[in-house]
Amino acid sequence: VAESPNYRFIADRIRAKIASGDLAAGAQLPTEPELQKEYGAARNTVREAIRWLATQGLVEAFAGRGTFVRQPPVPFVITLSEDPDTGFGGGEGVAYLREVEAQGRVPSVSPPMVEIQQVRPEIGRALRLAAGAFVISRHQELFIDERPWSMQTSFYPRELARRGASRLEDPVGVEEGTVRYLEQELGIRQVGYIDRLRIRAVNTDEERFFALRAGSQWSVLENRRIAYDSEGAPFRLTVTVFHPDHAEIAVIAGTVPESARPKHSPASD
Amino acid sequence: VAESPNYRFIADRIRAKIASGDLAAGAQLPTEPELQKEYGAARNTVREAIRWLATQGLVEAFAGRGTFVRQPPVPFVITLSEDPDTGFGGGEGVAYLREVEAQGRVPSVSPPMVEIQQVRPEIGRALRLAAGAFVISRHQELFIDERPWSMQTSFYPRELARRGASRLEDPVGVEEGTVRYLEQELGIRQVGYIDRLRIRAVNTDEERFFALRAGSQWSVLENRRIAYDSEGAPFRLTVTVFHPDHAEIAVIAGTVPESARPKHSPASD
DNA sequence: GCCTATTTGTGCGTATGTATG
DNA sequence: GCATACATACGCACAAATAGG
Repeated sequence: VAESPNYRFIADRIRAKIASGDLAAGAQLPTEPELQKEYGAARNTVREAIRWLATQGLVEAFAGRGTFVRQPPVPFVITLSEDPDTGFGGGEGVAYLREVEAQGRVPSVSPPMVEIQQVRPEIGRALRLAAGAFVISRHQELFIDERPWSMQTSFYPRELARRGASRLEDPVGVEEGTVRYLEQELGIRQVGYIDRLRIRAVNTDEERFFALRAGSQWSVLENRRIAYDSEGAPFRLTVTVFHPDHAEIAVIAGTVPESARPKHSPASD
Repeated sequence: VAESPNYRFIADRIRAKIASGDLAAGAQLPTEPELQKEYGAARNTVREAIRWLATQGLVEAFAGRGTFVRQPPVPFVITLSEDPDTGFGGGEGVAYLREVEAQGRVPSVSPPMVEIQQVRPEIGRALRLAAGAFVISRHQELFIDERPWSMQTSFYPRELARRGASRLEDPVGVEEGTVRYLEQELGIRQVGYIDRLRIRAVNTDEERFFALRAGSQWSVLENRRIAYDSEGAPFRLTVTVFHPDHAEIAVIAGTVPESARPKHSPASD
C-alpha cells in the first residue's frame, strides 16, 4: 500500500507545522530528545526526518545551538539581457554596480586575481584557441551588502595583451571596464554575447565563499558568457557562479514597460 | 587541527577513484560490506560516505542492485531570448518544437490540462488582476526524445475568453499557437516578455514527473515569463519548470555569429 | 511463480566528540 | 567548568528491492 517510512511521516508532521505558521521562520525546532519523546522514535530516526527537511532547504541544524526553520531567501535580480539605455549590461563590471545600486543595495568587488594559464580544452573551444595557447584569467568576487553574491572568472586570449592591452595582465581593476578598454586600445568592439545557464552542484571553493553549510548540499547557477566582436570572433569567456539562494536572473526580450524591469520595482518582495 | 570525519575520508577516496577513471561512469561501486572491510569502518559510516557523494550527484544507489557512478548529464539547450528569424522564441509552443527539432531530437507535448481558477496573489500581481478575478490555467508537459523535459503552466485572464478568445478554455492545443491566436482574435499582440529564472527545490509532483529518485534531493530551474502587449499590459504568465539535470538555458544579446547559436552547434558535447 | 542470495533502506540502541552559551 | 544540542561512529535487526536459479 506504498507505506511511507517513519522518518518521512515525522518530517511531514514538522513540515505541516512550518507551513501552518506554527513554526515560524527562524523559530527553533524541538530538540532531538524532545522529538524522540513526541513521536516515540529513536534518535537516528528523528535525525533522518530532520535531514530530509534540511536537504529541501526547510530547516538548518547548528551543533550546540539547535535546529531552526530557515528564513525564506530574499532574491536579488540581475538582468542578463542587454540594457537598451547603456548598451550592454548583464551582471558584470559597471553594469553590475549600477544594477545593484538601482535596487538600493551596496555592491562591492574584490580586486582581481590574475593568472596566466595554459588553455583548458573547454575554454579553448569557446575562444577558438589552439591547444597550446595561453589565456589571461581574471577572477573576482562580487558582494551585495557585504554578503557574497557571485564568483566571476573572465578568460582572454593572451594575444590581446601582446597586441597592446597589457593592463589585462595587471592585478588591478580596469576602471573604465574591460569592454571599453579593449575597444579603446585594440579597436575590439563587443557587439554581442551568448549566455549559457545551467545548474550544477557546488564545489568546495564555492561552498566556502558563499558560506554554505556543508552537509545540506547545494546547487549553484552557473553562467558561461562568450562575447563576440564585430568580426564575429569570440574574445572573452566569463564564467559566473551565483549564490544558489539569492540569485534570480532576469531576461528581457522585445519591448516591456519600464515598470516591469527589475531595477524599477523597489523591494518587490 | 580541523580533522575531517572518517566518512569524508572514505568519500574522498572513492571520489578520487572516480576522478582518476578507476571507477568509470556507470560502474558499480564496491558493496557496503566490501567497503566496510576495505576501510575497517561500520556499515553506517560507509553509508554516510556514499550519501555524501550521492548528494553531490556523483553516485546513485539502488536498493537490491548496488551503487553506481552517475553518467554525466547530456544537456539540452533552450534559447530564451527572441529569435530574430521567427520573431519570438523561448522554449514555448512552436518555438520549442522547432528548436528541439533543429538539434536533431524529437519533441512532444501532452494535451493541455485546462482549469479555471480564482487568481492566487502572486499570479494576480504579475497579471495586474484584482483579488477576486479568475484566470485560465493551461498546463502542459513537454518531452524530448520521449523523456520528461519541462512542465509548463500558462495563466491568462479569463476576461480574454469572454472577449472572444474562447478556445483558451478548451483542453486542446491551439495549433497556430496562443500568441498568434490572441492576435488574430483580439488584436492582442505580444511585443515583449520578461523572464525571471531561479533555483528552487523540487516538489513531489515534479519529482514524479521527472522521475527523480527521492532521497537525493534536487533543485529545479524555474522560469516565470510575463508577456506584454503593445499597450505595455501583461496578458500572460507562463511558469516553466525544467529538468534539473538536462536543462541548459541560452540567452543571446546583441549580435553573435550564426555558428555560435545553439541550434547550429550539432552535438556540441 | 517461487525461492534464495545479494544489496540497499529503515529503524533501534549506545557511546563519544564537538560546538555553543 | 558545565549543561545542552547536534555530529560522528559503532553494532545490530529486519524490511524491501533486485537478480538469478
